[in-house]
Amino acid sequence: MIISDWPGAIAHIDADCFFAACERLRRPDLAGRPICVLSSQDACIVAKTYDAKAAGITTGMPVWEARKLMPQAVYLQADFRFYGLLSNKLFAILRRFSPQVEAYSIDEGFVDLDGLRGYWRMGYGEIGDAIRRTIHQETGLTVSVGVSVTRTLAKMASEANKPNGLSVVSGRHIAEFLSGQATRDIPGIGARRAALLGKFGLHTALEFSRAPEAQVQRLLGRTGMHLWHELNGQSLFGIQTAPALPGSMARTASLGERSSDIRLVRSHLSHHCFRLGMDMVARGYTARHFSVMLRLGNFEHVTLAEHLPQATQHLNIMQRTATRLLHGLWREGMVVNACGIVATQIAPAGHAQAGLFAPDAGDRETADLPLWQAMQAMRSRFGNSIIRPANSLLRTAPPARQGRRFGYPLFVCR
DNA sequence: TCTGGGGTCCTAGGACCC
DNA sequence: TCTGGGGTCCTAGGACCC
Repeated sequence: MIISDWPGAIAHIDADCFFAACERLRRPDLAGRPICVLSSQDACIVAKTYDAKAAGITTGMPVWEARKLMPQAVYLQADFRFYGLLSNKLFAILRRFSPQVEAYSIDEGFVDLDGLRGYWRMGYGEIGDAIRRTIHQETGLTVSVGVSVTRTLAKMASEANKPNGLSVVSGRHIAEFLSGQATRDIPGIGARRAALLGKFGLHTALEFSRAPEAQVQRLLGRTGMHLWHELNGQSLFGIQTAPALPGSMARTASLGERSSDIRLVRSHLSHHCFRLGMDMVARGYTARHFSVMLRLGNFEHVTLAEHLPQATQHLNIMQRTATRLLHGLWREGMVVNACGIVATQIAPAGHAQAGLFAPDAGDRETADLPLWQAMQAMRSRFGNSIIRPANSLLRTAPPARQGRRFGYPLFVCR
């Protein structure tokens, strides 16, 4: 297939080991030392500098294991608020180069450069390099930039030259570029799909892109066809500038132990409901469908879901729903090591509360909203642990400190 | 590798309807 | 009482991503 050099132009910008780089900016005294950033419960590694990676530390690795590999590294608590501020700066710079910017994750974005060569009086590759240099000058972060004709190719290009790199793959250079990439390097093809492709003799991204359409369809279905077109220079996914309504919102976490005590699990679940509810209030969302997940000792997951008569962001309704679902799932002798709640059918809060089925619930929802908002304001000002539901205390306190059970959750301030 | 948390998209299969 | 076809909606689970 022959395509023109620039049927479109998309840049993918990816910050290099973002969380660790943020910490390095904030702590110049740590210059030259490997840095590992930890998950909220200090359980595992969520980011690391390149030297830590070279020592064998991987994302998701338990902390004790990383310390064994690299005792001299600095282990820091993650500070997502700080990372968010730097992320905002980064995206503000991208928007100066093009109004069409998609925030793909906290440290990755796509920029539509199509047709902007004249405006910037530069080639697409040069614009990409200007983005890279500007971000470094203004934030101190290094990023890797890939410029190509589709999203998938741009993302592969940035990944291929890290850190602080630029790669440009125009239409006429696609085949040459893909011949040096494994199928596993295609975003959307993980270990399983790569293994499947390998059985059919497809090892490089170029071989995949030249496989017959019918075979790709059989092997990887619609996902495969999307990737196949994108690798062949046909852009299927544009730049999505406005964040879409989330399909689901979840709060889950491991217990940190195994437990057969439903009261303990309920306490964790209550905490997760609270975190989810606060986030929904902060973002102005309601949900109509809730599901509770338990992860059992053998790592099997069980879930139970419930459809509410109307959408809600009411903490008490969510708490009661979660408790009902937990009791529905619970079996005598069950061993649980994680639990969580997932909300789906998300909608913007607002006028739609007036209840067709339960007018009273609608009224109460509106009446209690200022309370939830005040609690969320406290959390954003003083930290998330400033206030929590009393029935989640068993997580952190011995049973002796539990009060009697109230039908209506009580909140406790730090 | 005995294991984090928050998401997305796709597919298969069941329930239900005409 | 061995026997239709087609459509939609919902759910669970797989695979993948950061």
